[in-house]
Formats: sequence, C-alpha cells, structure tokens
Amino acid sequence: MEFNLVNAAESQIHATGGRMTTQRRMILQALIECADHPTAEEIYQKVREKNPALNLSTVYRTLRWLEEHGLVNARRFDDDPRLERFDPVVEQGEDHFHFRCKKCNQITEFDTPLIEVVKTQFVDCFGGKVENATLVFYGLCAECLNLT
Amino acid sequence: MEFNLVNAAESQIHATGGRMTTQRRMILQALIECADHPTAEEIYQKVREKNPALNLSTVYRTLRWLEEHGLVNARRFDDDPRLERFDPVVEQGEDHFHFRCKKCNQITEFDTPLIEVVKTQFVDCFGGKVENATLVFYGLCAECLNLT
DNA sequence: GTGACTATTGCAAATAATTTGCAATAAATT
DNA sequence: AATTTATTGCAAATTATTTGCAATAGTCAC
Ligand SMILES: [Mn+2]
Ligand SMILES: [Mn+2]
Ligand SMILES: [Zn+2]
Ligand SMILES: [Zn+2]
Repeated sequence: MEFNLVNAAESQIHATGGRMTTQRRMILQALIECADHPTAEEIYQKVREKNPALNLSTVYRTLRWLEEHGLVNARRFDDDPRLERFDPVVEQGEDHFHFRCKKCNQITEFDTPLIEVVKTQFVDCFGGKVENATLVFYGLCAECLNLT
Repeated sequence: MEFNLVNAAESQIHATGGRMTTQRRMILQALIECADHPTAEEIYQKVREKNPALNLSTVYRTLRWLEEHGLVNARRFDDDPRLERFDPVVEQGEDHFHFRCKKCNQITEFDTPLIEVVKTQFVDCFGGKVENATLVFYGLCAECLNLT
C-alpha cells in the first residue's frame, strides 16, 4: 500500500470534523507537483494560475494544518534562513536528509543508516532520548562543480 | 595557542580598517558569557545591565559582522524557527552539532566522526562536493527524561 | 435537493525579527 | 588637539507569517 498525501489529508480532515475544500485540494496538488521544497509563496503562485482568487493566508493556514497533522514538514536552510520551505511527507514517521547546492540552490534528498548510529552514540554519552534529527549538507552539486 | 574570540575579533577589525568600540567589546563579552546560543535580544539585555544606552541594532550589526568574518555562526532550531541564535566559533573551520531538548530547550553540543563518513558516502553516490553540515537532534535531555 | 450549521475563506490589519537611512558621536591617525 | 570617517542610536522600513472578522461554501440532517 503506498502512501498518498491527498488521501491521507482527506481522511485526517474528515476524521477531525474538517472539510475538504477546493483550495485545500489545489494547495495539496501544487505541493506535490512542485516537488522541490517550495515556499508558501511558490505554492500560492502555482495555484493562482488556476484560481486567481486564492489568498496567501489560506496557503499558510493549510500548510500549518498539514504540518500539525504530520503530513508536511516545514524546513529552513541556512543560506535562505528566513524562508520557510515545505516538504510533503512521503513515508510517515521517517526522517530524510538534505543537501543544498550553494550555487544553484537545488535540493537533493538522501538517507543514511549512520544517523541512527550517531543517535545511539549520543544517548550513550549524554543520556536522554533523541526523537528526530535534521541533517543538511551545503556545498556544490555535481553539475555546478563541473562548471568550475 | 588557544583561540580567543575577543582577540581574533580585535585583529580582524583592525586588519580591515575597523574600530574596536566599547559596544563591540561588551557584545563579544556577553556572547561568550551567555555560552548557550543566545539570541540577539538576550545579548542586548545582558549588555544593557552595564550600558543602558546600547541599541539593539548595534547588537545585530556586530553579530552580522562577526558572522561575515567567520567568528560566529547564526543558527535556527526547528522548534523556535523564527529566532536566530548566535554561536561563537571556538575552533576555526570546525563544525559541531547540536541536541536540543524539546522540554527545557537546553542545547547540548557534540561531535562525531561519522558525519565525515556520511559526507563521503553522499559524494560517492551523488557527486558534487560537501562543504559543511548542520546536524540537530531533538528529543528529551537526560534530566527531563527522568522527570517523566 | 433544500436548508441549517459552522468550518473555512478572503481581506486587511497586526506581529515580530531583523535591517536600513541618517545625523550625531567617538575611535584612530595626524 | 584637530581631522577623518567608521560606528552608533534612533526611528522608520522590510519581510515572512499570523490573526480577527464578516462573507462564503462544505457537510449533514431532513
Ligand atoms: Mn525533503
Ligand atoms: Mn554550538
Ligand atoms: Zn548546483
Ligand atoms: Zn530538558
């Protein structure tokens, strides 16, 4: 069974007495289609092509709702630190990590089992409990490195 | 020879035709004394105890200058995402990583050689070049976990 | 289907962190 | 001590995000 964000959102919404609206459907769709950690503004512009009446605050409200329900993650990258970017969840409860190219700003997603090892080492050393992790690499992507 | 932020700042300032002022000295001092990733506001309040005439924009300007000269790092944590926190550099050119307790907000610094391994694996897989890394763990510190 | 109920929307205004222009002040250099 | 100009304090601007509120539109019961 593969995870579908629109379906997951729809059931969550109904399960909590909410309503599935045209706006929410379009915002979800744009979020999925953008597929490279769009900002609220980028989603807003994309949906506006089809629905010029949409308001930016609706975009924010929808994204916050999705975030609170574990369906998107808000992320900030150090080289653009004021701008929140939105990352739809693909596998529920699974972290994944990011590389951001300092030149073209493209984001690459990756995963590694070693972070679990680092978590364990951290807990062995300091105690406590690690629930989640953010790992971001900054550098030059393969393409930008070649142009140097 | 151990690294001293105030001295490093002073020579950088003079090397670039800048001036060492009372404000800058006090801001640097507060940054070092706070020692737990203070915000601009926290530094501002601390310095104001001694120098009530200080202005918040001076704090920001000084911190930005230090950042541009590689003497502090600005950091944001996901659970307080709008607030910039400032982290004085201790060993130049060395990354270090953070754990933040979701309950008491205390930050623990740590390091691990495994991140270098992850960088290498990333480059083997995707190409390009990784220049620096941000790793943050979120969870409960030893103390907060015990109170549960 | 129609109407009633209320969650959601659009709009405009508020917030909050950080930045900026400018005239006054004070380090550094002579 | 006088000169030069980097830095400061202040007030206003900026920018991303949030919020109050009246109008709109999903949903559910009939
Ligand atoms: Mn992602
Ligand atoms: Mn640190
Ligand atoms: Zn690139
Ligand atoms: Zn704690």
